[in-house]
Amino acid sequence: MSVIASNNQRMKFPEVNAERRDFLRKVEEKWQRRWEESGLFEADPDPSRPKFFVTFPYPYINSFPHLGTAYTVLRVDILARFKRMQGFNVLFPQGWHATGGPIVAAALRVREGDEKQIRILKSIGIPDSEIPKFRDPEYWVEFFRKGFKQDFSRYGLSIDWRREFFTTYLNPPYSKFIQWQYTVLREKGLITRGSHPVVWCPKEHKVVGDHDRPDEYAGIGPERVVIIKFKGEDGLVYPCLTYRPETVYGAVNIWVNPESKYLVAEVDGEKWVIGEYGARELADQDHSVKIVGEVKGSELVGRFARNPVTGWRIPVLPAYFVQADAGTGIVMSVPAHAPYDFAGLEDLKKDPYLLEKFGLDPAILDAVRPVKLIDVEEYGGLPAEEVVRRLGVTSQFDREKLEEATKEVYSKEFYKGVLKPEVFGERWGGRKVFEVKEDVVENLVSRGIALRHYTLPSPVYCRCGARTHVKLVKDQWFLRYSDPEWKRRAHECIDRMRFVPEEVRQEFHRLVDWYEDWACTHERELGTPLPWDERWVLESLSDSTIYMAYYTLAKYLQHPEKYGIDWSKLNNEFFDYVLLGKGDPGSVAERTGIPKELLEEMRKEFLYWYPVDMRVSGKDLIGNHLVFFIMHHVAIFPEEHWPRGIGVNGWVLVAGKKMSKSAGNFILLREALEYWGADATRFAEAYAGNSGLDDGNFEPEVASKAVDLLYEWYEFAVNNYGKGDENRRFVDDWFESVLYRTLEKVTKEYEELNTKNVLVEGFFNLQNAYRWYVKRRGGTANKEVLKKFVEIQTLILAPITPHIAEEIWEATGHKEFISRTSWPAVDKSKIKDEVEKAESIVVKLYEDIQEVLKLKKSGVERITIVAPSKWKYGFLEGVKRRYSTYGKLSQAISETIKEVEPSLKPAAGQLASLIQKNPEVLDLLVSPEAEQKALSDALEFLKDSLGVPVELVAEEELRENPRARTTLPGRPSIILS
RNA sequence: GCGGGGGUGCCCGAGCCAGGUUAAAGGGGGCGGACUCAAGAUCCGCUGGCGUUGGCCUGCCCGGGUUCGAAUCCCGGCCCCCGCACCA
Repeated sequence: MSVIASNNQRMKFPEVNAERRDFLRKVEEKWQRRWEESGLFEADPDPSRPKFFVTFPYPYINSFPHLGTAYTVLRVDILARFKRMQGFNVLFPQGWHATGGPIVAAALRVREGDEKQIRILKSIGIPDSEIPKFRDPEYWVEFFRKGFKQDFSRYGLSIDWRREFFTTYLNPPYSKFIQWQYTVLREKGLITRGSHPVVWCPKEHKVVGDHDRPDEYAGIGPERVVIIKFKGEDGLVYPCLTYRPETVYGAVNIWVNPESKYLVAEVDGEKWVIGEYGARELADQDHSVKIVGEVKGSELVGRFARNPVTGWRIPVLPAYFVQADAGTGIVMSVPAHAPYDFAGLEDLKKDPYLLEKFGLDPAILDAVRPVKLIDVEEYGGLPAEEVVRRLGVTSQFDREKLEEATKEVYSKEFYKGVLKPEVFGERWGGRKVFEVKEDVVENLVSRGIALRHYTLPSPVYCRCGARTHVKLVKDQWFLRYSDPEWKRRAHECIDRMRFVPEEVRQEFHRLVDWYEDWACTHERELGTPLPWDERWVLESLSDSTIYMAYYTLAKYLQHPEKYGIDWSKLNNEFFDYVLLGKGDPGSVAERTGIPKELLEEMRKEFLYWYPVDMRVSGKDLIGNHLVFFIMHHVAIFPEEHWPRGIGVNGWVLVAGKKMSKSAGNFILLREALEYWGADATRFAEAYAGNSGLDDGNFEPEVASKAVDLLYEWYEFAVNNYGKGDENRRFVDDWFESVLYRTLEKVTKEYEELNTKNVLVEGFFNLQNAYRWYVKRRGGTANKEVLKKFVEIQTLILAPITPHIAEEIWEATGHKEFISRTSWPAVDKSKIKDEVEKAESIVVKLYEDIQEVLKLKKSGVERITIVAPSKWKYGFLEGVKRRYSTYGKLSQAISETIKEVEPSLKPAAGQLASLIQKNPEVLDLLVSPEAEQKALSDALEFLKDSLGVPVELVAEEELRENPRARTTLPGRPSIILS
């Protein structure tokens, strides 16, 4: 069992044969060492060979890789190994991603002694004594970088480690590369500035990222809302904050919290009543706010204001669910559609004292009646009322249920709700909420009734203790993804690329269209500073776009000890030259101190490897990283360097469920490697699924089983290679045909990265075919055929289970690494349709005899198989030919009968009805010689396996037997006696 | 709601685009047998129902349709998963 301790109960792995597993692991270590020693996967430019450049998106290194990471990266490795065997010069590099907030946030939590964070670290096997080191973000990067590399190596990935690197300023040459990229983008006018909402700490005057706040506030960000201004009869503006501005048409009162304090403030020249929080937030979102006084909520109750769109005179009423310190502190009441509002009104109706205590006459409610604005099929009456009653909401204080109710009504109405024409008129009536919402807002804003605003959906506190709010920062940098010309080039690139599976191509087109400008910088996260404005750091997705180009240079840049490159001298001219071919290498050499020859070598290296041939990724990156990958390539590089292919796969489920710690099926790669070893884990991962958006399924049973399967294959291969006899029989042709046909199929499946199909066709089915072959041959095999089988089977397995394949290859006397051995060519001359068909006649015959014998039960002494007369083959041939042209079987038969010589007509009539009863014989039709050969070759086998003597007799010799006359090509009669 | 992917036998899963060779590959699990002192491993068989000559019936989410023929094509419906953004 795993030595890794876990607080969560992990599933028990199915039992594995430890002896065999240990053998496999020893083999794995041996070959990993040899690969490394020989530099097998270190790929350098070689103009004499075609290149193939594959990449796996660098993982974020805040933990160890798990089976999900392992699933996708294995597909990259399988492709790399397959292509390598096909004769390509394959480059498979790997880097690590450290840019962004989570590592910084996690390190801070460790520093604060956050128990949850520490538990996470312990659960992945970090000893207590090591925990303090994780207070430092840099240690995380270093630690998990090593962990990833170790796991990937032990997994047997064929990576060129000389090109390894990690991101952020911690790696200066990479940082320079990123800065070069952004300089180029800026020069091309693809970077712009604008305002952008952020979570802001008013005390420390800084942006509050996830790492600046206690864990419970993580992930909460600014949300778009609208403030609608209701003019009070007291001359004040009542700013109602809402997520659903369209419902202002049904606002029948205003809510304030009578127990809270409000401010009177001059906002953009108008006098507003507003909560203190709202005033602060407004001031930070481009509004002038001057506080001029204070007012108690209770004083506001009973006043009147005008609904700005309907003109209704509506009262200000007390509600306790309103929070003065959130939003503006004032909300409009739409009791037909908002459960809180409905519940608030109900409370007032039920208990007149709630109004009386503010000196109000409960009759004030008479005019406050819900107005229905939106139709949704599910709700016949008032949606808010129905949901409130169904969920059993008791009062406005029943928060939990009201939240649920609000969520339900909101989402149903937003997506399915249709605006009532009698309220919304021609412009919006009859249309769906989500379609017109923006237009409604636009309209309200342009009429000066409303303003756009950002706020937080719930309070967020900064680490320093201060309450945060949303501020609009003005100098945020954006990538201009909305640029039509940029999009056009991206579409062009997508049109030319290869996608596996093909379905995702359209998805990329759609995504490119949908993208708007992207805020590409953050403050105080790990990353690379913006070159022209260094207080900003490039955000994580934005710095991971064209780094595959960096792999071609990393060999030089990451190894100053070997090439003597001075990082501090790297500049934009350097990258301009090596990546874009701009400028003069001589002057670049002077400026950077890099010899001209070396610069030219680097330029050549880039030109040799680029573009990326295939980037394989999980489907989770389709909507973000992979789009960026395309966008930035088309922006920066000439067309010949645009990406050539993207392969996508689903998640991997473990034992049929999404991997999660609570489900107990969260498995780290290192745990799997320890328990099953690399090859068996790889086998099970490859068997988990094919290309496509469907999720794969890693079954632990398969991994355990794979240990046996691989071990047995090793034993078989080693013990049987070179064994066998010299006899050449019909079944030998058959098995050879199957062998090469399988190879042909498998080659196609590898091209499409359908790894599961590879194993089904290329391993399980082939193994079963071999079993049949041996059985058919009475327990023997032909020496040459057996040799070919061992070789091809091992070669087929090599990309998936390379270690054991190497071991077998060596043990069977091959000198070269199997990893470097040519993928076998399909010998088409060996693929014989007729032979395979003839053998399937035997298979079918065998099964049929068994079935008949089972039913017969009583003693059978002899089985006679009736070989059909020759003319029947000719007849079937005629029928088959005509059937394929006419498409009608009956017509094909009657036409054929006409041609039969008169003496055979009666027999032909009987034959015709047999064909109609058994049309499958048309597909099994082979020449009489082939069928004869197959059947006579099978006699011995039939006799042995059925335990009854079997003879093959020509139809002509059994004229008196009615059953003999019904014998058909492809379906010889069986006579039991 | 929009966009994408799905729903296949005890479980997983191929097939579907290009309809027939499909009672439906392959794997897992289960059951039985051989071997063994025994367990494991391995090998063989069974794993929808009925049937004493290779057959019949039922069957691929549900309901219709096209066709000589549908798991596959068309129409309608139900259900599940993923994405809908400032970020790994």
